[in-house]
Amino acid sequence: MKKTISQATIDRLPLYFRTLRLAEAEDLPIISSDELGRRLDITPEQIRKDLATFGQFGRKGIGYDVRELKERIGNILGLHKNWRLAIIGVGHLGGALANYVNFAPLGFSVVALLDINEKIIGNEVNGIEIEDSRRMNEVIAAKEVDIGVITVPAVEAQGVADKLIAAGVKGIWNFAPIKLSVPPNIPLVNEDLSIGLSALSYHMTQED
Amino acid sequence: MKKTISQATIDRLPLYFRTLRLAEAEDLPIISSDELGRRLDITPEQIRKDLATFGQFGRKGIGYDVRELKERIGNILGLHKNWRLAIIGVGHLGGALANYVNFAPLGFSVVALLDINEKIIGNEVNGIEIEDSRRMNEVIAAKEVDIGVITVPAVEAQGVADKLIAAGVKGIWNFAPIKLSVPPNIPLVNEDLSIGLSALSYHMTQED
DNA sequence: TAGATTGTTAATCGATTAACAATC
DNA sequence: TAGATTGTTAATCGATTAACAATC
Repeated sequence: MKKTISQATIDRLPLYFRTLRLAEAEDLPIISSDELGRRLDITPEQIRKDLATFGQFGRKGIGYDVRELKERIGNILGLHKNWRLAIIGVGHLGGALANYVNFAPLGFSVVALLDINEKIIGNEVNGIEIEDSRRMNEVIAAKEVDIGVITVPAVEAQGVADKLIAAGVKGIWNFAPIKLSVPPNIPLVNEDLSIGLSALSYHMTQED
Repeated sequence: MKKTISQATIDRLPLYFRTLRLAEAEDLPIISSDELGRRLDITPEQIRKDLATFGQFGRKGIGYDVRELKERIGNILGLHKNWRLAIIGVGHLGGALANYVNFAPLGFSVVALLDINEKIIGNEVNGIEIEDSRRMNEVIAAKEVDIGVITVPAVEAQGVADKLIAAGVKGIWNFAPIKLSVPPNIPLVNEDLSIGLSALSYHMTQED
């Protein structure tokens, strides 16, 4: 009976959330779909349609309570849950993510770093010790990790995914440029940098 | 008269390209839409439809010549052009991108690093000297930069974008979590990490 | 009351999927 | 020839846009 929510809608909710957070910081009490749309280059109709998927949030003739709408979108996205992340593969990208400051306001904390390279095991990054990825099970359990972040080379990514799932993570955020196979009950999001960059190249090529 | 190509199609082309590159490395001479689809979890019909947008690439009853199709998709995407990148903001993320090894096979080279922090100006990252972002115009011109990569904090991103465009870059790859305004002839691609992570949180929340 | 703005239904648009003739 | 597979047209599905009644 639960209606399926489109991925396009889900992908816009974080934008609404962020803009509401900024509006809250400006002490703006109320915002209209018009103003929200103006700040994001999204039509107000689209915003109202997206929100309608989840219920009623505003007041006719008035607009949306900034604080309340932010709160409710945050709850829909599960941002109140304080998810715990482990980063597997502490190379340049993994290290950058371990230091990424934009996770905290969304309720994500990096609690573990794992790598297979013995030369860096024991080092600290942003105050977190790099542990041996051969101790995956133990670390994931002890640190109560919810989400595995894969930043290993593509050839190793599927193996890491399998081990993460066996160790009990509930979701995977994959930066390795490869298609991963995971069970249907484990949400997987791919962050493929080469898509965006190639799309940019495409548009620049057409522009010429 | 030129038909508009959907962004969804453009975003799949890099996946086809990558898979063809791997198939080429396996010395596979011919590939069917079926096999390509199997490797990417995309239906063969979708692949044939995407390719049909750009012309005819295969042979009926046979399949696609791996090398040729790879070449032609690369040309459509503009990956043969050897784009030159400048990274603005050499923090953790900018530094990771300066070291990112997956750019080279796609025809992108990082040729300049710029930062405003005098403490790191003059340092080298991956063999590239960090230069003063106040010398933007000069550096962009001298290094013949095509693409500006924005990895500065959100509040500075619009100013950096404006300066990059004034300096003559032809496209912008933005990692700052903010909506940028750019002229319509400057392609802009946003890489917003919080969208993917929030979407993962959403799906994990529904899974419970 | 008049003006503003939501929530929702209907219309349109676009993308995906299905089907199949063409042909290697 | 029979089997395989593309390229393309038609059907379906889903998302966006438009319109407007409800109401603050």
